[in-house]
Order: sequence, then structure tokens, then C-alpha cells
Amino acid sequence: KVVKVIETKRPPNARKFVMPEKCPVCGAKIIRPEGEAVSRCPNLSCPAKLRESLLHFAGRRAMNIEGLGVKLVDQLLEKKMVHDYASLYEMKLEELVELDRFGQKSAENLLREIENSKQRPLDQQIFALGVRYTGEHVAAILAEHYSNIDDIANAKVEELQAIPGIGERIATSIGEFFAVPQNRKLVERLKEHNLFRPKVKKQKLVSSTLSGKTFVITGTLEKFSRDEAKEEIEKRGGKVTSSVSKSTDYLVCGESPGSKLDNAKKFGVPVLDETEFVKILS
DNA sequence: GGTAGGACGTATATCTCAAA
DNA sequence: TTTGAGATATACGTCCTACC
Repeated sequence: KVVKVIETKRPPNARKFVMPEKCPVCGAKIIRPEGEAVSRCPNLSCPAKLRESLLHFAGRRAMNIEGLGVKLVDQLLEKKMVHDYASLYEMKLEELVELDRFGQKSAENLLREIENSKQRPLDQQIFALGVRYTGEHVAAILAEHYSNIDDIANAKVEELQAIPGIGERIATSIGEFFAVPQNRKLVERLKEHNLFRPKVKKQKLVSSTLSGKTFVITGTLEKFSRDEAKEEIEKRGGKVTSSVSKSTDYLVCGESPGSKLDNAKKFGVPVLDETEFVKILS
């Protein structure tokens, strides 16, 4: 995962800034790769990149290490306690309790979360690596197609490109990532910490009642988190996407829905409240 | 109890991919 | 080549938890 240094287009609520010629963190000259909308720091060892990549790695949708947020990552980097993903798995309790606003309980909780993160499924671990253009969706495709990380690392660009859902840009990006020796070494070290274990076959479908149906979820559900609702739909053969379109079959609507509800009305998509959603599941 | 920090959810812009 | 669907990236607000 790289740090965005310059954006050509920014959201209206984004703060204005002067376009730097050099990375404000490491001083490397900023480049804009051909065909890219953003310019990036080219320095592989850029501290800003390391910080952002650690935050991405620990993020909920990646390794989901609860408690490892911005301030803690900053402290760990400042005290040189981590220098890559693998070093997170080498931290000791006695080091952690020395950190600001960190007591015995916080340290124990963090170490437990780090240990638990080793159980994340292969697709989340692939996503956590932060390969450009490899988000959750692409990571899931890769985990489905290959059962272990070595096969992905050794796959040729043409081979990757032949997988439905993966185009030239993504395939090239994956190829470039694994062509860097440091990245290969990092994956090996993570494997030494019991990460990237071969994919366990997904839980069998409990039924196919929602087969072929596409769902979008909005608002907060009482009985399910987003992920739990998604899992329940997928276990029944359905699919969950992130935005409402004409091809959406149902919008599951919880408390405080967002603009997806407006879109659903616009496209005439049936809206299910939580009770109706539970009925459909059962 | 106040405060700091992280989780969680939404909104929106931008991007990729595939089909027409 | 264009277009639509869906994925990704990012910012922001609210709420919860743990430290001090």
C-alpha cells in the first residue's frame, strides 16, 4: 500500500495542500507512473509508506488487529519496535507496557489480537499485504483460484490475467509486487509466523435459497454486523455488493440508512427491513 | 470522570473490468 | 470506444473502551 502524495482530483471536503516536488517524509523525488491519476513516492523504504502499510495490514478488513491504530503504530515506529509486518509478530509484553497510555491489560489485549490474526482466512491475508489494485474482492478471487500464497507469488502475469475479474493492470501489479525480493522475503517471514496457511474450504452452503440474488446492505442492523449479514447471505448462495444498481435484487435496510436507500427507491429495488431479512434467511 | 484513541458506518470520487 | 456495474480509497462523525 503506497502513500498518496498528490491527487489530481480530490473530494470537495478534502483539505487543500500545495503539490510537493519531493516526498515530505523521506525527501525522494515524487513521480507519477504512466496512466496513474496520482503521484507517489517511489522510495521502497519510505517511512510514510511503512506507516500506512502497517495501518492497512492491521485494519479490520485485513488482519483485523484490534487496538493497533494510528497512534500506536506511530509509537511503535518511533521506538523502532516494528519495521515491517512480520516484526508485529515478534513484539514482547514487557516492551509494550513501556508505551504511552499502555498498561498491562492493553498490552495483553494487543498480543492476543496479534496472535488471533494468524487465523484470518487466506483472502484477508492476501488483502493485508497491500498489493496495489488488490483489494478485498481481488484478494478473494486469488484465494479462490489458488490455495496458497506461493502459487500466487510464482504465477506469471499472463496466467493471472486469464482469471476472470483480473485484468492487465491488476495482474501486472501483482507480478511487480512479487518480483521485489524484499516482498518475497517478507512473505517467507510471515509464513514462519504461521501466516498464509493453505486456504480452508469455505463453509458449505446451508441452502441455495438466495442463489443468484444480489444484496446491498445499508444502515445498522440490530441482530447482525455487516459481516455477519454478508456471511448469512453468502451461505445461502447470494451475493453482497457495495452499491445499489438496477441489477440489485434487495436492499437490506437497518437503522439510519444512507443514500443507498434513495438509490434503491430510484431503481425500484425492493427494500427489506431487518425482520423481513431474517424471514428471507429462514 | 475526563480524555485519547480505535472501531464502525456513511458518503463520495475515482478506478477497473466486461459487455455492448 | 463507450458505458454501466461494482470495487477501492479516503474523509468524517459518532460511539465505545481503556488509561490516567
